[in-house]
Amino acid sequence: MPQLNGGGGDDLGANDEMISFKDEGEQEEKISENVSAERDLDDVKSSLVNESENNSSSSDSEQTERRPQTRPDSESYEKTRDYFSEALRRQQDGGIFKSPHYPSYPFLMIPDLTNPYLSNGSLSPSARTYLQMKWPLLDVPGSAGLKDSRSPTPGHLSNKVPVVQHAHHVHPLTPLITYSNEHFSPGTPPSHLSPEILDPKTGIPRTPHPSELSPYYPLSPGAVGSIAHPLGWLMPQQGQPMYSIPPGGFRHPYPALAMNASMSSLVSSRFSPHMVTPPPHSLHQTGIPHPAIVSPAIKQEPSGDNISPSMHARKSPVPPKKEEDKKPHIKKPLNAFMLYMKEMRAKVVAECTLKESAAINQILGRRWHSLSREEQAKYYELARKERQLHSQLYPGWSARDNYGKRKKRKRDNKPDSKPEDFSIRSKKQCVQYLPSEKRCDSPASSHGSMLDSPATPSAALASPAAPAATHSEQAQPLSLTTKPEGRMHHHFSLPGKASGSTSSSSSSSSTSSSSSSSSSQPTISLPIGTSGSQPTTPILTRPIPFTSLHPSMLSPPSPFHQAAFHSHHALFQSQPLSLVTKPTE
DNA sequence: CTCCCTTTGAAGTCA
DNA sequence: TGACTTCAAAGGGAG
Repeated sequence: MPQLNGGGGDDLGANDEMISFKDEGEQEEKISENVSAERDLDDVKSSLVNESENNSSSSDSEQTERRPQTRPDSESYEKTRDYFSEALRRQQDGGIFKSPHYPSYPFLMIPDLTNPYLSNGSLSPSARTYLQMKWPLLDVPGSAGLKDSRSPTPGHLSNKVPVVQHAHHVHPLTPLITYSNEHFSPGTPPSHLSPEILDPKTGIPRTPHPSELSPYYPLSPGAVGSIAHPLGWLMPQQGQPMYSIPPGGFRHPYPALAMNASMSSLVSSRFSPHMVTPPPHSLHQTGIPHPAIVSPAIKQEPSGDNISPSMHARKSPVPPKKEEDKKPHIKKPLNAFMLYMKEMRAKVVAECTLKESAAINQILGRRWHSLSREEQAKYYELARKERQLHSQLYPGWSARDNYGKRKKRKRDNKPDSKPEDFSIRSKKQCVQYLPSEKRCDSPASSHGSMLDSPATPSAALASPAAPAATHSEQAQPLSLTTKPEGRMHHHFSLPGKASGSTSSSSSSSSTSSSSSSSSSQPTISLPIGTSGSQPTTPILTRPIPFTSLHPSMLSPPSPFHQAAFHSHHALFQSQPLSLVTKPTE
């Protein structure tokens, strides 16, 4: 994260955080009800977080690095597997691993061991498992622990275990917390790994360049010879388990976050994630589909024939004619926000009774904006690396490839759209899951993008304060808009690279009555969402039980973010807020 | 069962 | 080049 201008350019902090909130009144009251109830929990969270943070800070990178490079053989694998299985069992039994309402850290996020990009990877909440782990416990060979009892012979992955080894030892947030070039710097190669990796195909030694690789794709296909699937670190090495893991089993939704950084960084540094051009068919040399690869069949038949031929020689040949149809679906790499969502969703969900993703996402969106630049930068960096790795894994892949894969999504109700358009779809209009006063998307949202989302993060972050665009953004009062029709996302949301012209125009028209009152208020460094000014004619066709929301949900997670907030306190100040209603069209 | 909703960001398309 | 569209995750809600 060279771009992170450490400390500098604080003025670029998320200005959207500087929302002048007004008493929410009723909702506030209701929320308060939960406050007391969760206060204790917060304390616990706090302590836990602190502890975890300490652990992560002190032991994450170092400890993991110091960790003996056990090279599990079949035997050790079995042992470790059992060990981990036991851990899992306990967790499932609600034993020591029973996680609190609030998944404090450290916890092992093992929602889905399957490919993060696997469409079927999504699990029902019940299936998602967040293991709260003790560090010692974490020190288990990854694949082993992840393996299901039904897992094929250990020997199969014996040589791959190392890859997975530390994958999940790390603090889930470690990646984000400790994410830095350090991890990727071509430092001391793993003792068990030669600095050079022999290309399985050519046998030519290659010098790894970890710095380029994303933790999410720690393993290089080229290294597959000894390593395995990039996700091997977190998922069963055998293709079978990978897709046949029962919903309740170990599955990893998002390796990167769950297994995280330290691990990812660890892996990348240890395994020299040197990337090689993946096979044309998008399968790793191991035959295991990359996480980003989703076979259409997978969705329906998770355990089926997705398995690579190499893994299952007996696998029945796919009819050539179907080749086209069965073309694996390579998912897009997750962007920074998606990564953030992946990680924080569980927390948000844990903090409230809300289950609707739409509502959760709104909260997450707010929190995203509340993140400090550095924090966001971490995610941007992660996303960047992932994209990089993704591109390396799938050189020929294009986002366009996925176009049309899904059902045609609803079209935004553009201002100019004909009235009929609305009726065409029974889509709910102007749905606001959060009180509109809590909505502050747009311009503000763009701010975050400015951080690093740009292809050249370094540029954006290197001189955060410098960019004219940034300044304009900063100048941009936070606009709180109502959602007159459909999605306004594209209307106001500035792409990361946006020049800000759009926002400027819209912001200039900040005229809503409520906005005036809000804007007039002195800037309050208040966590977003803790309260809000009443917006103009909030449209809430599908109200969310806000009573279930805890203030902390809308504000940066206190424990976790506290540190960040503390250090970046300055970031959250001085941005005048003005509420802007979207001009009627 | 399928799509919608919601969020941000990246990347694609189109004018 | 800018504006717009699509998709990525997620899961409850709705048809």
